[in-house]
Amino acid sequence: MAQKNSAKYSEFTKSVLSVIKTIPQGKVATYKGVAHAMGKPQASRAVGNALNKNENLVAVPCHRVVKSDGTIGGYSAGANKKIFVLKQEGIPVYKNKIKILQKYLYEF
DNA sequence: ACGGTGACGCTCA
DNA sequence: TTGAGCGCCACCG
Repeated sequence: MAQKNSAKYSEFTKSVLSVIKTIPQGKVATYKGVAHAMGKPQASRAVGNALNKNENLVAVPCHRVVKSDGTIGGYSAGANKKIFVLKQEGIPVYKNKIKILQKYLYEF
């Protein structure tokens, strides 16, 4: 709740943002996947927390990160917006959910 | 330093 | 298959 002043992030947060910047367009990643890629497969919740206070909403394609079950999850600018962008990038979205296929899933 | 919160994940009913 | 519960980590005041 509430975030830090300015764009000052912790090492963990910066790592999360850094990893997400790697996700190419037209592909998606799961919170779990990101956490696992950082060596902290149990920190999936923390990953979401990091994205939540993310200010680089434009620089970081955080909209390409979804839940492990395919649910869209949340989005600082609005979940509906997130869905829209995903569709825009060629990701089939159905009722706030997407089909996580290997072709859409980005592997770190 | 502590407790509460949250863009999650997994298991059980 | 869907919903509820418990556990996980990191950040904020």
